[in-house]
Amino acid sequence: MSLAQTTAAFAAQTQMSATVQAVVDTIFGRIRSGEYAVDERLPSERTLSSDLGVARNTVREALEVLESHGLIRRRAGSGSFVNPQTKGAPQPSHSEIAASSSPLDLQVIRGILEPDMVRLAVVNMPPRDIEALGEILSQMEAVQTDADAFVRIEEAFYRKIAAGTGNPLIAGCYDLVIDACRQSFRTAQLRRHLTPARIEDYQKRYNSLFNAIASRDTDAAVEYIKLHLIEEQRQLLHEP
Amino acid sequence: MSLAQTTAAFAAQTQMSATVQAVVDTIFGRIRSGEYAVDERLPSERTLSSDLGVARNTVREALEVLESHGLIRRRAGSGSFVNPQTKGAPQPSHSEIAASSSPLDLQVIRGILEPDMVRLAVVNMPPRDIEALGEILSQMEAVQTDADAFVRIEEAFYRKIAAGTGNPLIAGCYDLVIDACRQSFRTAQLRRHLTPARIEDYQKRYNSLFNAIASRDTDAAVEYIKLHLIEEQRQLLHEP
DNA sequence: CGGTTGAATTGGTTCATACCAAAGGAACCG
DNA sequence: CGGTTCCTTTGGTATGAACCAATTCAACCG
Repeated sequence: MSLAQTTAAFAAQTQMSATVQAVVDTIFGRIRSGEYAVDERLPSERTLSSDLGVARNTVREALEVLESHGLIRRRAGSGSFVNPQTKGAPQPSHSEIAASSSPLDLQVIRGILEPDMVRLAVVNMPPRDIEALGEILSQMEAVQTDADAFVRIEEAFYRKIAAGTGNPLIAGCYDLVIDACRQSFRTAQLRRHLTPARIEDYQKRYNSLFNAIASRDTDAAVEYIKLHLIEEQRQLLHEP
Repeated sequence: MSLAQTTAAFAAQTQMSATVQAVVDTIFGRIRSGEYAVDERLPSERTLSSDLGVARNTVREALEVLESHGLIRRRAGSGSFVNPQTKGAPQPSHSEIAASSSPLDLQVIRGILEPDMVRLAVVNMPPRDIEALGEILSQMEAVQTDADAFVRIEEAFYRKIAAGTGNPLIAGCYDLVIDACRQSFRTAQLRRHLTPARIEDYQKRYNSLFNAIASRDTDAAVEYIKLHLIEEQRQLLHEP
């Protein structure tokens, strides 16, 4: 097919099959280059399908991506049209934000939020919540090989800490981060490298973090979370 | 098919075809009722397809919805599994978060986000966006008495900086902060005290901040935003 | 008993087709 | 000229089939 020569135009932060990605890139490139001008009707799905040599289903998947990003609008019976570039983002949804974030973006915001988040949690977390956090930690330490289970419990662990700050805004921001984490392709890859040894490593670190929180040792807790972040960044850089 | 009797179980926030919605509701109901227990493998897509009397593609669409909402996880070659229910609020909306945040919460998260946000914006903001930011500043400086207009433009100013980081997650988090800011009663009160003199004060500070950003002076920009934050906190404490 | 192999199962992707409903336009009629 | 009708085009939905890749697990072999 004639999709190969497209310059990677539309970053695919979400997992997307190569074929669909290629179609998205092709059409996005034609919009960007002005081949399809603003408010112009682009070729029908059936035409694109035969022109690009892919099935109409595939074309539709690509158009759905472009529509969800606000680049085109579609009207049954009429056609698909190029949208004028919107200036201000009209409140993108959680999943849209998460989908358009790179693993680096993720590490950056985590580096900003997590240290202060932990600091506030140490000070503000009620004893009952610390108990609950310990419960979660126990569940996490019971995991030995099941990477999926570990990641799920890890998520609950972080969420509990975020809630422990007592600041709904921080918890809300961190929800966004967790969503992005879940959708990150690269992060999914990292999970593949969650060997039992690595899981044990994580467990030790989270255990230290929990003990620091439980004993209200702010500085230690912040240090542990910073160390953990640095370690994760190292993995992100040094592994496949 | 046996999909009719499902009680509207799963709110369909996005547009979704009736058939897919019915399958989603059915499976969601079975999870909720415990028919599919936590961590249990639910029937294969092909089995569900024939049991529910719909095509496998349709089942897959439904499963994608459930997966995107975090209710199930899927692994190729293994199967689809029910996720443990996350206890906390099921993704509170922006406005809910904003409504339950105190002015102190607001200042805290701003203190965490804004310095690093400015730092990243100084480094990453493209010249074109800096130009646009200058345009916004000009509009802001044209205001003399209209407090409402000033606050609106101020919001655009911050939003532009957040976008300038190039990090959608930061921009997304900051959207949350701005929403909370808008709804904050106390902040609204403060606006009443936005006298012309005070507006001029703000304009000077934002002008300094902009110049620091435009000349790529990271340290100065961060200092200005910190000063600004401290000043706002002072007002919050010392005024009615 | 431990490791390997290979078939069967499962989700992931693409394709071809059919039919529906909305929109548009041309032909027609008043 | 205005409206109606009817056919065509377009996106929207659903189906069934085929193949791929990851996973599982039982049978097998050393």
